[in-house]
Amino acid sequence: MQNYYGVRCDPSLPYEGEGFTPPHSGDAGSVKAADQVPVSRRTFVALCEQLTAEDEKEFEALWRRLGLSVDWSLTYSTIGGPARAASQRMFLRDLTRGAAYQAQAPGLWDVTFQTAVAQAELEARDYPGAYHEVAFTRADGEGEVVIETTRPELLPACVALVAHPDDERYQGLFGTTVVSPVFGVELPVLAHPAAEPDKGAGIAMCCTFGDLTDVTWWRDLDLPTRPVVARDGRLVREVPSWLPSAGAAAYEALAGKTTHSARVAVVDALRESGALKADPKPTQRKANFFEKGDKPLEIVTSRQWYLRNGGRSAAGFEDLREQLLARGRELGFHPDFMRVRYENWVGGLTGDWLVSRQRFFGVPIPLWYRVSASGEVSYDDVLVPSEESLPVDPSTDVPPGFTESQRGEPGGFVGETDVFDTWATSSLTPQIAAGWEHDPELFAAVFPYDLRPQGQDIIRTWLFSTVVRAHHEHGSLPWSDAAISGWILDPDRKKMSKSKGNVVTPLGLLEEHGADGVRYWAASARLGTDAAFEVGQMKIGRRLALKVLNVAKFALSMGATDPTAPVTEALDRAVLGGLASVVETATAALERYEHTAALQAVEAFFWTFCDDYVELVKERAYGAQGEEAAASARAALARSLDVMLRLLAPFLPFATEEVWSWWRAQDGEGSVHTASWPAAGPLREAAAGASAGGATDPSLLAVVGRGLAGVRKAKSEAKVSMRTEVVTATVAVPAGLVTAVEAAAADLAAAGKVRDLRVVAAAEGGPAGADGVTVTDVELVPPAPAP
RNA sequence: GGGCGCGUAGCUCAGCGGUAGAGCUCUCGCCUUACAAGCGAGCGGUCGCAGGUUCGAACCCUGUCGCGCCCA
Repeated sequence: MQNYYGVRCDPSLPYEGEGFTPPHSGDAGSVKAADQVPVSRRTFVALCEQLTAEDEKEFEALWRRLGLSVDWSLTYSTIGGPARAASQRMFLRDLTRGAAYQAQAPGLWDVTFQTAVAQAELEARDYPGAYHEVAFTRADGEGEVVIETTRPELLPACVALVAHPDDERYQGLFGTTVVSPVFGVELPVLAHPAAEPDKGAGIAMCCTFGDLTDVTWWRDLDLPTRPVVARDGRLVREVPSWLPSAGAAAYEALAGKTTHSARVAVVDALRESGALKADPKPTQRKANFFEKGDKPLEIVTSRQWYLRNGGRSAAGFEDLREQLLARGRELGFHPDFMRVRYENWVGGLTGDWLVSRQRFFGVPIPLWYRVSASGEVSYDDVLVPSEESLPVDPSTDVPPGFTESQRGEPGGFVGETDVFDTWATSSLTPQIAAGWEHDPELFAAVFPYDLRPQGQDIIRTWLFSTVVRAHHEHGSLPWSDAAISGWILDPDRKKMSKSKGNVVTPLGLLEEHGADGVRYWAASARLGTDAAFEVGQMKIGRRLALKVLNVAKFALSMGATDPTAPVTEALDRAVLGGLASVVETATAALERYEHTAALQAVEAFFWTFCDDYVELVKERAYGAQGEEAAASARAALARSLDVMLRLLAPFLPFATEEVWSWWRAQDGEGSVHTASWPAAGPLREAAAGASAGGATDPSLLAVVGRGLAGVRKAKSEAKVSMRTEVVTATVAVPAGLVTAVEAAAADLAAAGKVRDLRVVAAAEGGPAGADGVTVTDVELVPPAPAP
């Protein structure tokens, strides 16, 4: 919105009215914050919807161009009415079953975005800091205790010193108290196994709250809550009540300062008091960041809504973590090793899923709270809408039994102002798309689904949260299988990202290489592996598509149009037999979610078909060996083409459909994309040839192909044209194949332009080429004297 | 520090117990009436390294180095 329209949302502004025109429309580049026009929430939301509509059009055009198979009548947007209603309905059900609850608790907070953040959105990054050695004095006057901290500004929030229970250095201190420097607060020294003896001094100050370990200590050791960092990232302005008078005086210098400035002030005070035992030592520490944020997260206490996800045990949900782990084992991950990411994530959860966000745009949490007669908001007294009234916006809608005039009044109500985490709605993709609770027929037909395709980086978010929601509501998985893809890397194998500016947009690729070319490249990436963006692969794909068009044109020009006609010649049967194997290989590969292997098998066969088989039968198909032999070749060409088009259709949807339209569509076969997937059985029957006395060896095509290659090699080495005639040549083949090869000898002679072709059995133990085939005694017709 | 994945021809990758493969690149040829945006032929690898198991290891085991991702 900032960069497209040059606006930003300021919820405190009044609505501008209908006629508002944003300063930009389209790519405004990177608009600096100072140049962004602040607009009201209503206008901002309207602009969001406007841009979404435009983006949807672009996506649809792009996806159609890519040849994606989509039912465009079933699209939805996550901010649209049905999705909002589904999101709110599921939340209300979770509330009823106890899977949703609110709590006043310390949580991760982004001071820039002014919102709570969930565990799944964390990102650990290196952040420069410094160790400060700070001395606390023992309350019994027996000297001092030195700790190391990277966050001295939290000293006034310190509630205890903590060391490992087995740490010999501090055995005598456990149970005693110390006094904090500068602020003069008496604090207990306690033992907790999360303290790391080899980190710093081995004893740490526990503050409310510097990091997640502080939260653990605070909870486990039942420590008081003494927060000093406010939601805006500054130290609270009122002097904390727990500070003695001397400490209070010291705090006044910190009130309202940013954590950065407060740190400088505290360090100065420590130095002055002599409690700073050494100069700060610079270090790189790991700090938690919100994925989109650039300041480390603070931990503040606030009232938030949570969904149970197994991260925390609770009455009635004791086994939830184990149940969700079991769902992970039940789900078919492709590739299978991606399952461990799910297991690691679920096993490592340290809390429930925080779903409330303090943002101005999103699906509203559909609740109100009763206001007591004295004017206090009773957050425990929740007012819920009926499911029929959804979606609701509690900031403008009123709870059942109330009127708008009671909003904010004693004895009335207030609306919840928070919205849902986007994943709270995205986790309902299956339910929303299946018409959950408003299209029972559709829902029954498709839910649970077969497949969730998604990237590996959002297993912990999209995949996991979707499993959680389905588990609570339906007691099942939302889908039976998940296809997990890797990333697309830029040509230098770097992950593409907007900030690096190395993102390649698909439209240019489609224009340059065609949808079939781009899809061919994309199909070369196996599930779970990253794929470097490769123009070379796209060119090869485009070439393959072109070849499909050319060979089809050629086959059809020879009258190869009836795929059901009888195939009588051995070589023709062999090509069908080989194709039957390809159908089996490709089908099995696709069933294992190995689309790359399927494509590879079909592609390899297709090129052999073009370069060897078509060359071999060309002349016969024109009638050089009589009408019956020609008919067999034409039938085999037509049938092969018919099958190969179906096999290639998922990869090259446009070229295959084009060929199909020339020919099969006119037989009433509609689209290649609705044609049935080929089966190996009928092909094998045709290859066996019930009337011709037994099965045809499918290796015949490869063997004859080797013979042709031998002749070609002789010509290539003589550096003459492939049209050059050959006086004589001898092809030695495995003894068992002599009869079959003799039957195809006319084709081989024609393709190689060999006048006198001899087929012999390869000598036992003699020199054998590939497939046991050797071509010898190739005598070329002498080149004509130069004119 | 832990987990997962990957290291095979110049490049991109397949093969995962039985004589090293494909495509691209490169070299040398060929206007052959479907395709020169094509066709043919060829060069190219002690399968990261070191041990072990086995009649036999790119493939199994152990260790090690390097790269990537996830989690601390």
